[in-house]
Amino acid sequence: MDNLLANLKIKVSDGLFQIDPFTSKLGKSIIFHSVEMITELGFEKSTFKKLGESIGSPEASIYRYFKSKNQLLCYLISWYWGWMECRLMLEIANISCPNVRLEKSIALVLSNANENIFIEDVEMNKLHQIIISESIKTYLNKDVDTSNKEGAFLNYKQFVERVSKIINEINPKYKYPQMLLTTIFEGAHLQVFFGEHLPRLTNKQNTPDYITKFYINLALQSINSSI
Amino acid sequence: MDNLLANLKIKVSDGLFQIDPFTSKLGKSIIFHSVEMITELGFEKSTFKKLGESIGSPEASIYRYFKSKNQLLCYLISWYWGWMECRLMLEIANISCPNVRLEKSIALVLSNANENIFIEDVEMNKLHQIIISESIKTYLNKDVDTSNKEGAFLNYKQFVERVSKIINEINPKYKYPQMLLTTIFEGAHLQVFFGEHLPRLTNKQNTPDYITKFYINLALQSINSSI
DNA sequence: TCAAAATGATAGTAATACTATTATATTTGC
DNA sequence: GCAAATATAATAGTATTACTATCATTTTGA
Repeated sequence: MDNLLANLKIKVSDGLFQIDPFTSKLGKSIIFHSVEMITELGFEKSTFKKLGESIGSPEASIYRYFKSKNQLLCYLISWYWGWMECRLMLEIANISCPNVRLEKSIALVLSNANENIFIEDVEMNKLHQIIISESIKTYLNKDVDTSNKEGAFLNYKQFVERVSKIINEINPKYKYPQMLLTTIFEGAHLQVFFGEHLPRLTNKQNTPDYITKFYINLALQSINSSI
Repeated sequence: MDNLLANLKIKVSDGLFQIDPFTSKLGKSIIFHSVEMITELGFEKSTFKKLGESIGSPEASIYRYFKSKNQLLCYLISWYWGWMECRLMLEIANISCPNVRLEKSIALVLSNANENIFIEDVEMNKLHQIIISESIKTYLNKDVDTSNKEGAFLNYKQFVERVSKIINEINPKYKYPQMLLTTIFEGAHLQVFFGEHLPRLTNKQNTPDYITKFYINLALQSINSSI
């Protein structure tokens, strides 16, 4: 599957960069090293200066690609969800049963922990870690409406939209597909984090897929029991 | 109820302050004005300098109470959950049916939007807004284990713990009470935010309590259908 | 009332998040 | 293959942030 996606250009809103990073060597290097840096240091402690040092380019060059650290984070996260949408399409293609398609969609959101796929040299595992710990910071701030207009959340919205259509196939009268899905996706990411750092806020199990199973059950119960 | 709680000192771990702010006028002023400031500017744009200006005290004086902006945020959030635990105890006292107690617990987490209670001059409405937009930032970072040791999340954990006991009264075999509850509490806060800023990620309704109802249903279905 | 503690006033530092300028490569269109 | 356009490097500079330090002054409580 990596090969299939290797030929695919993931679309990201052009409000999320100054120069498309995948059009140059330096741009690609910024993406690669920023994923490494943010995974290692976290978003708050990451700086363009440090990034410049690991790339071997001056800070100022990075600013030509991304106007701020925030824009870079928005780019990475949007790129991730663009990729996830591609994976989703492949994952659920030719599966007729909507329940199975929904289960596969939910499982997909947590799947990156178990695999190790590289896209454009980026270890998607690490990007997944960034999604878990940092993605919420792109919208939980006072600039959310501006970021939204720049298209920061389009790919995520589309992903949610696609899965919510599956829910409405299962139960056309279900009124809260988006609400259910964002609860599940954000919740799933959070439970991974709690499992590692705040175990009293979750119920960690030995099986690797307990979170996936929990949320699949939660979804199906809610969707089917609704009037 | 305000009166009852007015006589109550909310306990916050002593790792979350340098000097207990409620022991002095300046300390109380820091709490009051920081809630105003963070509500208005958001956490990222808030600074101790600005806070000092609105209090009429130098920055350095604030540092005697809180060693950092982060510690102050942790304090506020812990204080909020300490208060919520008090409210919870009052809310569910003398109610024998655990289902009703659970429903009231979930409703409580979203209740602050509709009321306007003042504790120690702090508009708890505004603190609730801070919980929605900022609380996640206290743990989704690389210093989470240190903050955890300082007791930053104790009050939240206790709140979750109390409600999870209600779940186990309803169904003693239910294996994921903490997971379900943090999914619901964090999810509920997020849906409020999405309703205001990213409507495509939720399913906003005209009724004021649609989020509460959604999560109460979700909880009861999951708890009761579980083996 | 006197000592201790808290606060104010002021200064200073390293780092951050940028912007600006000019020189040097590199690419590209012809 | 070469000039023009473009991208990058090198360097400098700014306002702000997140603190720390010092010392004078005020408040307080035994």
